[in-house]
Amino acid sequence: MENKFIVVNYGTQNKKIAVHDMSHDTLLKLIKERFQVQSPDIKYYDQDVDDWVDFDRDADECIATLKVLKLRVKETQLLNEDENCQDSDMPPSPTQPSTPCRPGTPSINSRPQTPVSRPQTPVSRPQTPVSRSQTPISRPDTPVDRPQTPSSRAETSSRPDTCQSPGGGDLTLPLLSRQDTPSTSSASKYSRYPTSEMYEDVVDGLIREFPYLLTYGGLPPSSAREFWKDKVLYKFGNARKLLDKNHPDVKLRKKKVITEEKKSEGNKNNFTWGLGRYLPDIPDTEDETSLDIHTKWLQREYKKTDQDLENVNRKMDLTFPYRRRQIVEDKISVRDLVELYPWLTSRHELLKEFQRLEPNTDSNDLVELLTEGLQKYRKGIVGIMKAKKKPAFLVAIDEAAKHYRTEGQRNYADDCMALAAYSGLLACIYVLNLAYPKDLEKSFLFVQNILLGLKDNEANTIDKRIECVLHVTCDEW
DNA sequence: TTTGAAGTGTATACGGTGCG
DNA sequence: CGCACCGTATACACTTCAAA
Repeated sequence: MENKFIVVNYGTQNKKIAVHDMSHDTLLKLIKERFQVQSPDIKYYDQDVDDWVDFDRDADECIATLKVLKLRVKETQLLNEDENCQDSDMPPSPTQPSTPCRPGTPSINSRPQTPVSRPQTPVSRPQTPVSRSQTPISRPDTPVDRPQTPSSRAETSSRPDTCQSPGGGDLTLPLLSRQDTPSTSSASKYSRYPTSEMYEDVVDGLIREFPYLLTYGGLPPSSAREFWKDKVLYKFGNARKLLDKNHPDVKLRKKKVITEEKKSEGNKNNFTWGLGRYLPDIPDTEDETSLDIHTKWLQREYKKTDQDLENVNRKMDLTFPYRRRQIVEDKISVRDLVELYPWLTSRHELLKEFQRLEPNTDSNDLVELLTEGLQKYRKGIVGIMKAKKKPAFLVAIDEAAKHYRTEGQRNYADDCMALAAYSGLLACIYVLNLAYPKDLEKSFLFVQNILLGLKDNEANTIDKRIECVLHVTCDEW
């Protein structure tokens, strides 16, 4: 049989002992005999946590494969008589230096082992995620076997009766107690909404400080980490709910209570395509008569050779809310609309009208938005297209481009044509409230979301994979 | 073979609430 | 008061499958 060794530190003595069986019971017996200790407090060195961990039967799994095991032995008869939570080896929590067992704080070991009155819910939701406590988080290579939380406690008796530190105290989350909430000191380096990695970071810190957490409940270390991560998550969630409920970050994420009144308001001000003034109110200063006068004036002015553009803009502004009602609510035809407002046949005025819609973008200049978007993504898009079989229209464009003498000419011509045509087309769509053609819907959504940055309230978003590929290709070219 | 819709799974948020 | 749970919602990634 293969020889194994234990290296035992007891007071000033250090002994290396050969053993055949690396199990808790055997080693405990051996130590009691060799060192004449009645009630030894034994810790073993766990390389996973880089610290000393209490040596009990649960450690068998961790030490089974070791060839050399380091042990530290102390005579601690007094510890067992003392019901103090403080482990002699554990540094006191900074937030509860002298009262580790706060009377008002529930401890897991004080919870009843009988099922709570809440009925056992069978989790019948078809698609919604299952409760965390019932479904292990499936991380790769880390099979999780959590201890049963209260709702499922009735189903199992495997959970230990106590949640005690080796000294017999309660396990709470010492670093995150009320006096030290996420919004205050020790956790303040984390925002109110830590990422998964940050929660793991917190758990790692807790385990470093209190290694016994890793062996809690007889769980394998990876599961214990998941268990405590859950606890930290609860802690942060409850802290947000109780202490930070008035913080802007927390308020922002509050669930919106949609009343019937708000619903009807929402319908009234339909905020599609990210256009702030999709359906603005008609100003009090205007009525049907005045609007009619403005419209007639605009029609006359359009026919003149010497046009008063400043007043054209002013009157187009004034008639804008009325025009939007005609487009959105009265469903006026494009032909009738253009007859009423002939200025909308001008590309320049279409772009002006787009500005009146107040898009929720950095700039309200459609050409500028398109230019910036194309400059940013052109190389990536062209790169992707080159890798595929070229469609007929691209072949035609390539043929046309051969007539330009220099690269600069070609680029300039491409830009001018594309920008002029495309910005006009887009302005038409938004101004006339047209739906994207079904066949080109995804392409238009791409332009809307990626190139223009025009974010809808609706869920018309672009697949993240496309954005990812685009960023990667842009970086490559 | 490509594309897009629909379905599925995971993670994490919130509000409400029971319990000690 | 704080922990922990349930029910629900949302976002996102991934898979499956039918149609083009």
